[in-house]
Amino acid sequence: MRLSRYFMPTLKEDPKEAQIASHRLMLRAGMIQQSSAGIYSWLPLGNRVLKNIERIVREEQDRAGALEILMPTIQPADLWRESGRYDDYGKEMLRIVDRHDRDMLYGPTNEEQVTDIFRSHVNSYKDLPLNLYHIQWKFRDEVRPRFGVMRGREFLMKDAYSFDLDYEGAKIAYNTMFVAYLKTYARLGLQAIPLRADTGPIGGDLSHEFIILADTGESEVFYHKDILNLKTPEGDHTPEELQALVDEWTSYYAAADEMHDADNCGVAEGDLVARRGIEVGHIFHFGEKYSKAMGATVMGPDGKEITVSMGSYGIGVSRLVGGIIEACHDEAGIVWPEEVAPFKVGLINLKSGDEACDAACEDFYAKLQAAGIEVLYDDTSDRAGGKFAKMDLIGVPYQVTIGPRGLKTGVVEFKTRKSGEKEEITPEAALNRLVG
RNA sequence: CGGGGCAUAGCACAGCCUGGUAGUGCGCUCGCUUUGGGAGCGAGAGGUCGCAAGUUCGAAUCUUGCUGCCCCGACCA
Repeated sequence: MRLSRYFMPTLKEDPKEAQIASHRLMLRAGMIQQSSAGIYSWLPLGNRVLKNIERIVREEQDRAGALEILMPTIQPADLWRESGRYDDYGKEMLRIVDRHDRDMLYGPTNEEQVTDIFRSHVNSYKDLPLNLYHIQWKFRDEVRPRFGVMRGREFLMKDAYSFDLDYEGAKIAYNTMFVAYLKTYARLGLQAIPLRADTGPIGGDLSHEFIILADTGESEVFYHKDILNLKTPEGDHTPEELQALVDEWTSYYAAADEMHDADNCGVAEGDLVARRGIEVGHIFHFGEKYSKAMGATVMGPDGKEITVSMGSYGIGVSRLVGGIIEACHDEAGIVWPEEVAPFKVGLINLKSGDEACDAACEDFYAKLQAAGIEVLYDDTSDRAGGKFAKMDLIGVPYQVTIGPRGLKTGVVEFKTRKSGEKEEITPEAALNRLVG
């Protein structure tokens, strides 16, 4: 992409409404534009990151055997009356009346909708287990939206729903998602920690929050330091292996402040770490809560009706954009993990209009494109300083700078954003690093 | 939902107290000079001062009401 043809309205100064780093940087990098409190438009740069995260989440869900569907944003109130949540949910639910005076709502989540799909089409134990997911916009009318996309009212979320014959089956579904989440966050370049979560009035022992560490996180977390040394699982797993993995990851103490019991946590003082975290996922086994209320049953092998056992598994996709920035930024701007970066390479032409510079940049640009590398080529006539600052701000992992001075000796500058390391190497060497 | 704050050019702000024809910096356009880490000089464009009433000869400025946004807390993917 040529910057001269791109739409990336960056700001040199901080907008005053943005207080925390991710919000400030997203606005400055021209990733988003606020529409109203907690509601944002995604501009090209932000949209690319959002799609990258979405893609990784999707791939890991698919690999875990979940099936992608797409449910509507607007749901009929009647479904929610069946589960009893229409009255329970309160003002966070955005309620809408259509022209025929029917009560509708903008979905804050989709348990009722997916249970309705299930009961309409699944009738036999032979069709289980089943896990359906979608990646769709949700709306929760937060009293006080804040922190940019991290606590918006409209947000993009992956939510999966599992259906099983019994608790044992549901536990396998739960463990499958647990492990898939570990893999997903690792691919996003994040160190995620599963916390035992409060299951609330539903009870049960199967609920975990996944948090990422960031100094600006909204809640305090306490964990055994060794949990950060655990290796992310790879490949496929039998149910027994899944259980062993979950047991291993949950054997270390990890809890949010409201669940933390300083006196009885059983962790030596020197091993206990207290930091702040951002919740980026939540998995939940809730059994028959919705299936019972809404009549989601299948016929068992013995001819008796079985009420299915369910769980739900969420990942805040749009929240992750902000969350990743909170975890990955410095004074100069964003430092994207490579997998989610909007572009892998920023190519800087230090002197647009100079014949040799233009030719060298065009050649380099064409070769990167031919190799399928996503590159943002700053071909504008801006000054050098501005170009460097902009690339630092938007956080592309690698910068290649081509200018008259280097060309005389046949070198370009290769900068790694994360370390800040700069090297003078030949264009061929730079190309090999990026393509290899 | 309790408490607090803000609203003036695309962005950040001054002007308001003490009413009298709208300012600064950045950004944008044009010219010249510059050119290796957000340049300099010059010339421009751009604003019904959030909205509505009121006071006044006259309101960005004073009064009242409304709306929007932000922050702290309670609450949450």
